[in-house]
Amino acid sequence: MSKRGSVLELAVLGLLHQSPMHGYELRKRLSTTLGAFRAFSYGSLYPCLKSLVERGLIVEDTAAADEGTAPPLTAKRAKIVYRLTADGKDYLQNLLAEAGPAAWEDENFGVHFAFFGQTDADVRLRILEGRRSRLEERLENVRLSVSRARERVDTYTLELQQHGLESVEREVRWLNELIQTERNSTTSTTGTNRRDAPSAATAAKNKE
Amino acid sequence: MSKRGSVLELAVLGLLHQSPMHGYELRKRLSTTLGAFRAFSYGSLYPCLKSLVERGLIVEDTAAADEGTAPPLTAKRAKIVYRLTADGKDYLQNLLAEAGPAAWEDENFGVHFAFFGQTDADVRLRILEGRRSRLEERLENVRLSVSRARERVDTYTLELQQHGLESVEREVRWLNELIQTERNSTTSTTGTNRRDAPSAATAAKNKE
DNA sequence: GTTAGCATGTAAGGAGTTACATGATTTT
DNA sequence: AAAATCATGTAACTCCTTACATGCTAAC
Repeated sequence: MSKRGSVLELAVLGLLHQSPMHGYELRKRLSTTLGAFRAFSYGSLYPCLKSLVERGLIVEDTAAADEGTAPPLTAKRAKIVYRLTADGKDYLQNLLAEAGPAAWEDENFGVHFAFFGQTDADVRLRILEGRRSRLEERLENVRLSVSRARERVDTYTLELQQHGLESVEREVRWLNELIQTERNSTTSTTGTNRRDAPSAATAAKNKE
Repeated sequence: MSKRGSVLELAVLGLLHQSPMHGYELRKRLSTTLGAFRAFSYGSLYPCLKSLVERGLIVEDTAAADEGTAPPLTAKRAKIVYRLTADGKDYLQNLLAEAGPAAWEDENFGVHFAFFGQTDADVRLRILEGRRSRLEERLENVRLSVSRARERVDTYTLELQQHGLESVEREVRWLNELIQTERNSTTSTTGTNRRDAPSAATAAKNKE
């Protein structure tokens, strides 16, 4: 139950599900797949792998998928290739089924999105809608405070707020397109037992 | 020397320089000025204030700038209004003079930008250019890996990379405009003792 | 034969969050 | 007088980074 839902774990499990890999390559893939969104250092990656092994979610697999570049006669310390266990796959599915705030907050959304290919269609939709309503909420707050503070702030602060606002608006438009696409492609497939297109924007927690 | 350059400290000092304030309001201002870029909780704000007081950079100022809403007869525990000391102002100037990577990395750039009004013109320019070249570097990496990985990745990963790419491109355009504006407005004012317009874009590859 | 990149790790700690705890003031 | 919001704080914890330490392997 330990609720260890760090982003890194999801990212590692997600990548390993696509194909077994060793740590070094894992890290490169993380950088490119997540692009500008997140980056991780070895100092967090290796301890994470260690912990996943201890919990039986992945295993070290010294007999790699390497095509016989050089048969290991001397059994020299090979690269450690990690592979998901059955438990690991289950656990990954649990993480990917998370459709609440934890999946659409800034730090997590990108990673969850990156593995949408392995995520159920209805979960995908709920995450996209959740993120959108989160952003719209933020938009409203900023707009309010901008109009309230008009004239009182210097140019740079205003410029920053303006740029932030436009960035968020842009992401909302992006989400709209994605949601549209998702809706269109799920109408025919009855694979996932969906009833209707529910509120989805309901659970926006208000903290401010 | 202690290199305590947390973003929060800069933000607090910067806001307090604009006008004395108590913690609660400070936090609200942080949320609105920084908008979508950063948000801080009380759990980090109050310890930060405490530390700043201990280091003599700010002082508690119980006689607030409140217009006589109610003269404090009973000396009841008033809001604690914080104000910059002379040392604090010096320190802030030091932080604002930082024009290296620390000022243009993702987590810091927004905050530094927000206080550009209190920053020297040449430092502003160097930060803007530093950030731009940082982003262009990132752009190149992502473009490379995208073209290398073509066909091998699923739609969502690609979509994410694409969106990230466009976001960064957009910020670069924004920076270009800002840099242009800065250059135009600094040519006449001899206020800050500037020698020449130095390399600045050293590490940046210009394609346009 | 030495630099550069691949590969794996650990120890210390920085920066901030969550959850809790408390009380004052204003609004209803 | 209850509820909301203003206001201040602390302890425990999470997640990740930096800096270090080590060795192998490919290229020049």
